[in-house]
Amino acid sequence: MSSIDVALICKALGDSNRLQIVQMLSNGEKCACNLLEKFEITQPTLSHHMRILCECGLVEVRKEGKWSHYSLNNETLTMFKLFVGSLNACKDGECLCR
Amino acid sequence: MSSIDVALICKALGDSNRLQIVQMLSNGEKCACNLLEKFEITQPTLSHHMRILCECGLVEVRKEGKWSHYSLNNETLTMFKLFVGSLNACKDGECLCR
DNA sequence: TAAACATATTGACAAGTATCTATGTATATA
DNA sequence: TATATACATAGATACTTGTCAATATGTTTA
Repeated sequence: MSSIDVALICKALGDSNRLQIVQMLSNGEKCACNLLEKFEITQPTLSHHMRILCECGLVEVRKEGKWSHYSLNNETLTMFKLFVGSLNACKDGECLCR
Repeated sequence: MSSIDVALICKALGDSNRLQIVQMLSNGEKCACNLLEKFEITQPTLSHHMRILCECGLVEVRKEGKWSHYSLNNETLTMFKLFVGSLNACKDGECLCR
């Protein structure tokens, strides 16, 4: 329903820590403390990265008590996949795709 | 053959000018002067953006006389699509994908 | 209620970036 | 050969960003 800003998503994925976070979330929901122990960054830095991932719509948070559980947003991810999938590198007359 | 740096590609696509350039190249090869007239940026700035797009492997250049013709690199784009396509937002037990 | 825990916010700072003007280089044309 | 054209490079600058230490907020537990 909400329109997505592809450049904002790409910018969010343009940091290698955030890209790794997204790959981890691709395997399922993770809580912040779980993510934190996988990276050599401080807790405020992780919080900063999670905010950027949430603000572009790619990640959503489920709060449960004092824990924050993060996961990928299916709708945003689907639209992002559609955008990337629509890009085409085939030159006229030499397309190998079909 | 060459391995790609997904974060570097995403960073390159994280600028809205460069994202638009890539969309234009998705419709086929364009020369720099052709691209330049579509944006409100100076020629050195365009040159800077094209360099970043080339350095991440997403764009390649074909020089012909005094013209530079830019196009998307099929191999890099294909690998990038595979990466993005492999991301999964489905939660355990509530996956709607299959 | 006090202490411990999980996470967010604030403020600072070094590093990176997008942009410009000025200039250089290479090619085509008069 | 001189001039015009297409693009790249260098240097400067304002802005953004990734990171941390310090602190705040909210929740659970003793």
